[in-house]
Amino acid sequence: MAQAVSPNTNRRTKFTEDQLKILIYAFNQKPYPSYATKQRLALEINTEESRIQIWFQNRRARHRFQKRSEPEEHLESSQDEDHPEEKIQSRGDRRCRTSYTSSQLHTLIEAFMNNPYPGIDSRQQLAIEIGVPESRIQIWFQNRRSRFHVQRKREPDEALEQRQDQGKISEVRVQGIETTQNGTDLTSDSYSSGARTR
DNA sequence: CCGCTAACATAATCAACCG
DNA sequence: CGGTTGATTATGTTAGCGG
Repeated sequence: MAQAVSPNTNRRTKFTEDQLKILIYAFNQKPYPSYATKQRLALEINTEESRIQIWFQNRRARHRFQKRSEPEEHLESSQDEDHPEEKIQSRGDRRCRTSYTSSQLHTLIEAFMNNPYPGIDSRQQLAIEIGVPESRIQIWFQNRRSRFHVQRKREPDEALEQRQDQGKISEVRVQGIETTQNGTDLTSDSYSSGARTR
């Protein structure tokens, strides 16, 4: 467990003034940083790239909200195709797509069946186990959950069309939250026998 | 107690990889 | 090609911490 540079195991990250200064500066330059930029920032302020990504997401969200209150700067009519100097290289520059081996997928799927909402510690453990960054694990679970729900939604086709069904999203949400919070028990070890996926 | 905001959720969409 | 699926986004919610 050599957690060399990761002071935030559990606690919410607290950026220092200097870190915030750098982040805000970068945000003002480019609210949609490329992957390379995010990596560089992570290195520069000594934090993980995933924290950078979260920070930018939150910051953009807040800015959007503010804009509704102050819509005085609109320049949407011009479709900026190519900037002469700014060079928005962020387009298309994303993290390389991770490809999982079948054994890695097997482990992930098994963990998913045990608990589709693993907490930070479970994800980190999983990350070490299969040798993949924790942030990729989180993305994998997000995608998996989302697509699983979509499938269940598209299923009801044999019931003809009985309109008037709606309103059961909160159910899922609540369950998810709870499991995330307290589901630290069964995930820690899990039984490795019996669960024969296929 | 409250406001701010990191962390995390889903859904939609982009895009890489592969049969 | 088109389907599968990893990466990114907008948007909304929950929880921790400082005032």
